[in-house]
Amino acid sequence: MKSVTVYDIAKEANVSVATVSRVLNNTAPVKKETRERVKELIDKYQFQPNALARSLIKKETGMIGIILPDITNPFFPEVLSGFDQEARKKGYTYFLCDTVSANADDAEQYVRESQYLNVLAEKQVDGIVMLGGRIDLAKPGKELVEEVVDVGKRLPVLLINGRIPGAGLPAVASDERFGAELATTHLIELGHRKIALVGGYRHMSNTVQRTAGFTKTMERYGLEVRKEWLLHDGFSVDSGTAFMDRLLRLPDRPTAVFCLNDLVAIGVLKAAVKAGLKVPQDMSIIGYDDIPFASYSIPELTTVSLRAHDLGRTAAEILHKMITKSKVPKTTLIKPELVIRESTGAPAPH
Amino acid sequence: MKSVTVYDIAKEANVSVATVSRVLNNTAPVKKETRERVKELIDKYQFQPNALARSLIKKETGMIGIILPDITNPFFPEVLSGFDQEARKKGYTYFLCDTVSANADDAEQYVRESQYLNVLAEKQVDGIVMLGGRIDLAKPGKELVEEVVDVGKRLPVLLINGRIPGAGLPAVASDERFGAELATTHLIELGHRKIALVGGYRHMSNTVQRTAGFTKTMERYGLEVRKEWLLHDGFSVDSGTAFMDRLLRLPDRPTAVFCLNDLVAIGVLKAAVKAGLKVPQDMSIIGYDDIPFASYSIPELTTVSLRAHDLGRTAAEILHKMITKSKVPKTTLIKPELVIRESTGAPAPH
DNA sequence: ATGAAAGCGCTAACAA
DNA sequence: TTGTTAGCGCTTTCAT
Repeated sequence: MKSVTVYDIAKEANVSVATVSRVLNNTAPVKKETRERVKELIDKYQFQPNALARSLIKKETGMIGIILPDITNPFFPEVLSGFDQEARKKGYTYFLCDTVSANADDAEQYVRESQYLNVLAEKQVDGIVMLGGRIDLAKPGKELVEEVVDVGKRLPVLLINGRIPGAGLPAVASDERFGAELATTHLIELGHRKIALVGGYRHMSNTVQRTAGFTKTMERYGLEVRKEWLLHDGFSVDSGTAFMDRLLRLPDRPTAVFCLNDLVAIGVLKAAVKAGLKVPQDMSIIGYDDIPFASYSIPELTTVSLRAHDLGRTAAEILHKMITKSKVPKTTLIKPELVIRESTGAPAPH
Repeated sequence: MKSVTVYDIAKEANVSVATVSRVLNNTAPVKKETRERVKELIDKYQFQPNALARSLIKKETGMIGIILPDITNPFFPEVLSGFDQEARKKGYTYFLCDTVSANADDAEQYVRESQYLNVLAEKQVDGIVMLGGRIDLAKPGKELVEEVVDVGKRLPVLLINGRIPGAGLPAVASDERFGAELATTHLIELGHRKIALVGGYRHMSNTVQRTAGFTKTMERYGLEVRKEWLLHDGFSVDSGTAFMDRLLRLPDRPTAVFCLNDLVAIGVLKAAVKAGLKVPQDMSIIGYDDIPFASYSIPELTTVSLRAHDLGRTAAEILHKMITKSKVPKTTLIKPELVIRESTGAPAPH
């Protein structure tokens, strides 16, 4: 079934396509009478202008691409909801580009990112926001960087919580060191002296930054950062239980553990409970991210909120400015917040 | 900065645009030598063909729209990941259209759905899949139905877990009654006789179907369905704790509660623990959906898996068939599965 | 206030 | 094997 076009409307209304276009876009005065005639036809045929044709000439599509690693990781929907809220308000529609790979193969993930970067450019999106993946790397490879920089030259590209060394790409980022300081200070002020840090990946910049914030704070208070209490390479629940099991087997245990994300904290919590420990009486646990589940667990998780929603919302705001060629700050920092719930408390006196 | 077009490539390669198009799409034989010359230029300029122009003439965009209520509800990312996997394999990119409204206003949500339906049609998506929202209604209003039916006439529209009465729109759906039977039977076989059903909304078809499955099973076993143990109107964690608080105040308490989704089950669990009950010894709790959190809680939640990932994957498969004009079944039913974990057990003998 | 006509960047007959 | 040309459906000068 053929779809109706401006020509069909124009012909039946005895006007030119230009006029139809004018009433469609309110782009020039049209005689009231003619306008109504045209509007009636539009209604009658449920005419929907072809956005492709329009975009082809106007050089703007109202489409955005958002590239992220894995929508089933509860952190991302939170960011997305903020992004959605603002983007919708500005009239954008967006492609969700999930780069997760079945076998958790990083290389494959980067390939996906590259593919999406291309597809999005071909589809003529007005802008792209990236989060996770290669931009989380502490030191990304040469080609990975170059690709993004190249795309960034052709259209607005904004980074959330990541960076591409050398490229002048604008970014919205969480103040990672500050967040880690928040968590560490909280534990210390509660009276903890023996604090473990678990989770994250050493090749990821968030991990190195949070670890730095932790270490710095410990040192500031003259506390020792013990090698055997520093367990990296894992962001999942399972890795969390594994970390805790390791910690539990140690002759000298920490009294508190700072987990580099909430998923790990959940795993740590599960392992602690299974081992018969009471949280927070026997062991304090603090997470990072403040995913929704953090407030669902028993006990509810104390954590550091990344303010994911704000991150997303801000990103949409800034990307819009980039698209409309307004000036934007190189980096917009979002301050994390400490969210004290039930999983942290004073250490048991002994 | 002007982008390069087929003309630029053609001119510099001393060929016609047709030839460039041919090497781009492998749509006709091109002399090896010419092909390479063209390819080199494409590479040199990092030429990316304009998908808008291509789609305008080919009448296919490789774009799909997916309309859903709220990406922060953990059920949807799960569906989406399955959908993504299959859609990507087939070469589609998709718009994520979240219709959540800040103030949880249903009417506003339906307005959003309508807007997206229009926008997607204008953007010439190859197909649309809807889940949640109006299609979850037990009896949706006339205009809500009509709109979808109209769009369905113009392009492929597929429903996940919902229906539009009267419209012959294909659907992929979970067998809700079966799922409820699964849960109820599990509880009964464990020895429970006094079972509560909480959660859901009476105006939603999933709720009426699950409730029907529950009631039918209870009757089959000659068990009584008590009015005061039937608590509806809520799908959130908070509503779950409220439901449980109500139940706990009753002189005659149930020994098990069947929650119409996992979020409610989490709330119920929290309230039970807070009240000093041991789960499952003092109270069995079973959820519905099997969101990731279900296996994170302590104790881990027994639940009914909707097989969200499969739902999404199947939807993408079927939508693709619709787009390519293959025959598709009117309704594809996905059988839920019982997932036994730790929150259900035999009732305490008294 | 309105119309004619020239594209936007690409594909696909149709010729050669 | 390659080129010419006519659109796809719309917006937008430039006339009138």
